[in-house]
Order: sequence, then C-alpha cells, then structure tokens
Amino acid sequence: MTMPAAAADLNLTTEKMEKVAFILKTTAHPTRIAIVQLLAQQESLSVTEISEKLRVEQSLLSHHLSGMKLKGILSSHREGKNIYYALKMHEVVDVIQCLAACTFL
Amino acid sequence: MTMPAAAADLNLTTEKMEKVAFILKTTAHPTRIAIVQLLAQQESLSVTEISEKLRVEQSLLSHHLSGMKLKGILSSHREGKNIYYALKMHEVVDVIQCLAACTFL
DNA sequence: TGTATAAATGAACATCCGTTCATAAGTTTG
DNA sequence: CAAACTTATGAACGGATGTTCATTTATACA
Repeated sequence: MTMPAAAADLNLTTEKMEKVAFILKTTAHPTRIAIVQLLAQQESLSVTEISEKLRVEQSLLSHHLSGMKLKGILSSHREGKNIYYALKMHEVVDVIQCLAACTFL
Repeated sequence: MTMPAAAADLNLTTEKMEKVAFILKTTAHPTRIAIVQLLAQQESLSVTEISEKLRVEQSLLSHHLSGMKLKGILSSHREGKNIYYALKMHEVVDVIQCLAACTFL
C-alpha cells in the first residue's frame, strides 16, 4: 500500500498524503472519534471513565485505546489502580475540529 | 459499528461524527486521496488518464473507482470508448483541502 | 465481421479490523 | 496473603479491504 508515483506532482506531497491517510485511517471509527473528542476536552481520563462516558465495553475500549497508543495518537500513565489516557498527537484534534467546522456536513 | 451512546453529548453530533467517519473511511487510502486530488483539478478524467497519471494498474484502479462511485464520492459517464470519472461529493475535496492546509502536517 | 482498445467484473487470496470472550496481570485494601 | 478492582491480552471469528489475475463486456474502427 504505497503512494502512486505521480502523486508527488499534486498539491499535496507524497509525505503529506501519507500523513493524512494515516490520521484518517487511525481515526476513521465512531468510537475513536468520540475518544479523541473526549480527550480534547478532559486532558486525561481513566479507562473506566471513558468506558462509562461512551458506554463502550471495557475490553473493546481497551483494544481501541492500546491501538491508538501504539500508533502514537494517545499516551497513557498509571496512577494507582487506574490507567489514564491522554492525547499525544494533538494534530488529530485539529483534523477533527477542522472537519467538524465544515458547514456542509 | 454504531455510535456509542454518549457521543451525542459532545460538540460533534452523532450524525456529524458518522458523516466524518464515513468520509474518512472512504478516502483513507493514498491512491484514493490522489484520485480526489486529481479530480479536484481536472473536472473529469478517463480511467486510462488516471491510471497513467497515478501509475496504478487498470484493474486495481477500476476497483477503487467503482467503489468510490458506489459510495457516492464519484460519478461517471461514458464517452465513446472511454469512461470519465468526476467528483460527485465535493465535500471530500474540502475535507482533504482542510487537512492539507494544516501547517502541522 | 473481426480486431483492437477501454473498462468492469468476479474469483481467489492474504491481510487487516472490529468484536466478543475468557483469562491474566498489576494494584489496593482488608 | 486473599479478595476486589482495573486494565491488558490473546484466541477466535466474521467481515471488510486491497490486490492480482483472468475473463468479459462495450465500443470503435478497419
């Protein structure tokens, strides 16, 4: 899944396109968008807190969270029994804000 | 793959989130981004033209194109031997423009 | 009518994704 | 240490996605 050769000629560079595609891909899911939204407002939240707010089951949420962490979107740290997640790649918020601002949607 | 219940409380409505997720999902691929870029500049192009510009093999490209058409992103019409594709959901361009404008990328 | 050209299609396949379930691992507290 | 709680993990599964290949359909043109 690499960039077609001629793509570099366009107004997005190959590199930018790949970054865009990456962010799109890793956030293109309702639950993950909701997670980003949440962490854009709350700085950091425990898994349980997120799970309750979004009404998403623990294990499934955990999979989403660790996936997003793996891809550099989120960071996490333990505090006692809880593990708190926070946004790491803040660009993702901007991307979603950007899309949210689109009047046509 | 439905929206978590609490998502509606956030600054994106459920509906908007789903639309965003849809656009993200259907464009989250380098080749498809390149296609959108191309058709944002050229109004309409034949499969062969796109194939040459992007250096993507005919059949694969055709699959991408018909998928995008099926999802309402593109439209197509025949002109002699050729089939020309054009953007239908112009919002997609805005979304990508929007992302392209992000200085942080 | 036959041949060349353009594009679509469908099978096959591997890979990735989303989800569920059961279980493990880390932490606190009694 | 055992019990309770919080989170992670890994197997398993169905379904979607990306790709290749061979074939078919549609059109033009000699």
